[in-house]
Amino acid sequence: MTLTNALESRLGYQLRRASAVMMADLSRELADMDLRPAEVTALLVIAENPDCSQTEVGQALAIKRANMVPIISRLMERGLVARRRIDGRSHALTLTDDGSKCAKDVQDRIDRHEARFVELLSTPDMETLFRCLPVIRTAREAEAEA
Amino acid sequence: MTLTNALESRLGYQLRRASAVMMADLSRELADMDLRPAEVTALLVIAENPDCSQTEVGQALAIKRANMVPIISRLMERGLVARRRIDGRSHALTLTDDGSKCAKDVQDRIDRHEARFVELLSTPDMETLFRCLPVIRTAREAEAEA
DNA sequence: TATTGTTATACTCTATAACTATA
DNA sequence: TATAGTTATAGAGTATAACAATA
Repeated sequence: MTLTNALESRLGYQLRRASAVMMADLSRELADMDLRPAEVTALLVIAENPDCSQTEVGQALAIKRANMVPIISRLMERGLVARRRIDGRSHALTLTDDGSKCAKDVQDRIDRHEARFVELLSTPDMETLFRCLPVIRTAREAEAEA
Repeated sequence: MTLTNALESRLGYQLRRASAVMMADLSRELADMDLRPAEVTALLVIAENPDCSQTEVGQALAIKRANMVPIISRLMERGLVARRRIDGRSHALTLTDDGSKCAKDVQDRIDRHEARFVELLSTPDMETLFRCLPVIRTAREAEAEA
């Protein structure tokens, strides 16, 4: 027997379920790279913003300073990210050559992943989503390390 | 300095960020009840579907059988849910009187929580969201215990 | 004093495999 | 054989508090 679920008419619930489906699909797309979603997002932000700091990456992605530490450590261990001291308390992050190659690979994978979902939606629907979702985000400034 | 982040134009990323904001808001709304989001969603599904089984609740919410165990245990310890054997291997779940009161309280809290976000969106935008989000979910049947 | 990075730690949700006792 | 519930365990992300070094 299939149950009723009034939560289906709730925005937060629908967002969570849809987000979970896309995250699971992304994880599968990245599986053989041995990189987690949080790590690839950091990698891409560093690719776009050479010489940024760890805290800045965290602010861009709503990841707290403390939680950035293992992410950047892992990217450095993997030889994808390098850093040099800036002023004794902060670092400038850049991609290594391997990191740049990896970032391109990641972009291709994300393109494929996104396409699987975006192709199901019309252009006006996509416009609505990209207008509404940021509104939800800024509604409550409850995001990490705001 | 503020960084650029091309992920902002990705559907999966926007869904994740928006979902995280709403989840954080819901957690705050529930904080003094000492119930987690996963527990209240199970509570509500049981309220709607008296005598359902644990596995059915999991299927409705995309929570795996194994992960339902601590959720139901906790709701029973709290005296909110009762169960009786059906056929030796399955149980029928119902709310206790306390559970019904709690479910009503939870509904009110979710109403307030949802209202904070929904009031920022127009009716046609909401219609679009409730049409598109289920499409995303069904795109890949990657959901738990499918 | 405020900031950057860090450590330690706990919590929440999710995932898999394997077991039991039933049916 | 298949199903309902369970156990154990690991992984991923997130949260807080506190610290050192530096600005």
